[in-house]
Amino acid sequence: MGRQPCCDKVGLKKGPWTADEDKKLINFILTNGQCCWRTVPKLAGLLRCGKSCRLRWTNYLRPDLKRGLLSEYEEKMVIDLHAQLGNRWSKIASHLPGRTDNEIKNHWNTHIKKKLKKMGIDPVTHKPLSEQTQNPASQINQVQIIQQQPVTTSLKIGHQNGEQEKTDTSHESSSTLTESKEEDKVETPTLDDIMNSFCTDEVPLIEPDEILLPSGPTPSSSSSSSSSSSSNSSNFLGDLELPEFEWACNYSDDNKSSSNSMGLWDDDFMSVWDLLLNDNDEVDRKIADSGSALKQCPKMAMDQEPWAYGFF
DNA sequence: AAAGGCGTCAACCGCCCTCCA
DNA sequence: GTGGAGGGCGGTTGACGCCTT
Repeated sequence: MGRQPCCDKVGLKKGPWTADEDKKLINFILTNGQCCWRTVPKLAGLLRCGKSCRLRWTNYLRPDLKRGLLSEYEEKMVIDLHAQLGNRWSKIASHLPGRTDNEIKNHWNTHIKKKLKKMGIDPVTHKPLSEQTQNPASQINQVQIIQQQPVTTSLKIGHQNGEQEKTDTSHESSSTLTESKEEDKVETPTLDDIMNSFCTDEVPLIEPDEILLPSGPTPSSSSSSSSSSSSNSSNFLGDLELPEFEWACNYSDDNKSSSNSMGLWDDDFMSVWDLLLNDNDEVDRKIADSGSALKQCPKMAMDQEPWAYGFF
């Protein structure tokens, strides 16, 4: 009541965003902050739906985004979180600072799914494929057993989730809702929980040399272009290459805190953004002069938003 | 070298929940 | 209390680039 519709979608532009549109959106949000997306396109001079602006900002323009391929460590976290949470990409993303749900979802569908299948693991249930094909009923029995027992670990919830997706694509079934409520009660896993749970109970068929270890170089080339090759599994933030940010949260923090505490608008960031808004050539020069961190960036991404890399 | 296939990912769609008038 | 808008979320699509034949 009393509110205007988000947009009438008449005469609105769709499709890929242009650099000019990006600039307008960034400029507007820098000036006005994030509020009332409905009014953003009008005030920013964009022929876009407010929703489209929000998506563009959250998935692409946000300064705290960490772009490039997921590191192996991040991948492992995604896999394990997916085992616990199912396709709740936003929740998964909340555990991976600088990553968006869309990015993780895409990465899951394009990379991780294949990897898991290749390893003989069902990406939905996180169970060995052979076990399921041989005795599909055992999966159901397992779920029933789990449902009868009090939930004590997040991993059990994950299995339950996986089964839910396998048997019922609707995420809004009653059991899912119940499970969703229970999930909130369950303590968020710590990093140790993740590390201890990954590739152990979940993937018994994996050969040791197939396990993606967080440390050391890996012969696998499937993620060779990953933005960061992990070198020390104990240094979680280091693996995530987030030296510029002071994360107030750690992995075990509540979901909500993941992206709220970063120093988004520090002086360096603002100066770079100012360059973006005022002088693209200057940005190009800065990139050319920048160190190795920028050189690691995928070319495509560099071409699209050079300022978004390295500086943030 | 060209054409078709495949992989990737940004963006859109539509549903749902929450909040507000 | 009710209805509608705002925003979040997951699924899907389509464009584009790379690879293979």
